[in-house]
Amino acid sequence: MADASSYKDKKVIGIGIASELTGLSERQIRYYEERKLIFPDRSKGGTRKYSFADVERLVDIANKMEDGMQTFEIRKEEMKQSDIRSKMLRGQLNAAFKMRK
Amino acid sequence: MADASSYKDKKVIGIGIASELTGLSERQIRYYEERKLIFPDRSKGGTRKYSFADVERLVDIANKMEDGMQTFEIRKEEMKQSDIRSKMLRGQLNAAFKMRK
DNA sequence: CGTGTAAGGAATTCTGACACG
DNA sequence: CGTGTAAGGAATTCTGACACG
Repeated sequence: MADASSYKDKKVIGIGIASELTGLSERQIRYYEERKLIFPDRSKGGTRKYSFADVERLVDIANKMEDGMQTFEIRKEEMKQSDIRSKMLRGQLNAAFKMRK
Repeated sequence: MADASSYKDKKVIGIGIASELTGLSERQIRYYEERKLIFPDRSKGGTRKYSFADVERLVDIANKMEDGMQTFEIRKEEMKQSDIRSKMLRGQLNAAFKMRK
């Protein structure tokens, strides 16, 4: 029950297979990581490992890219609501702090 | 619904990860394949790919090996009932055929 | 029988860079 | 900005064999 290690979230897929499953090139997948859209694990040797959830996210990203969305916009949309809230709050605090200066 | 491509049966795991997940050495995993206990897919280049179902089967095999069972015995036990029946039937037919000779 | 290991090679993946746009 | 590609190297995996038992 409290075992979050479902098949879907286990990071066990290499980039080659991830590429096959998504239809994206390895170059694209690595680029989306660079743009903070996807976060694979790394083996000891440094090779990327993805979960099925990651693969689904990649497909989702691919669809948005096709719709002309930029990585910057996708990153915002992909963020959890909680993350957005905390970032907004932080932004407001920063703004308020600067005004006092 | 009729989509049998569940995460559990997708052959996407390399032998290195399979080894980590099962605690078995790569040597052991390859040997069990040689003994017809496990059937991974192969990439174009020839590297083995396992599914989560395969990983579970490997753990099951490992348990039976610990109990002193031999690969020969495990193979018989792992076979589907249908397979066993067809083999038994074939065996009987062969036996009957030989008797006629 | 089941498994470890060294051996040599092939397939896979990695990073940083240049290119185009 | 997003992606292709050639480059050189490192990590991963493969097979067949010898060893022990």
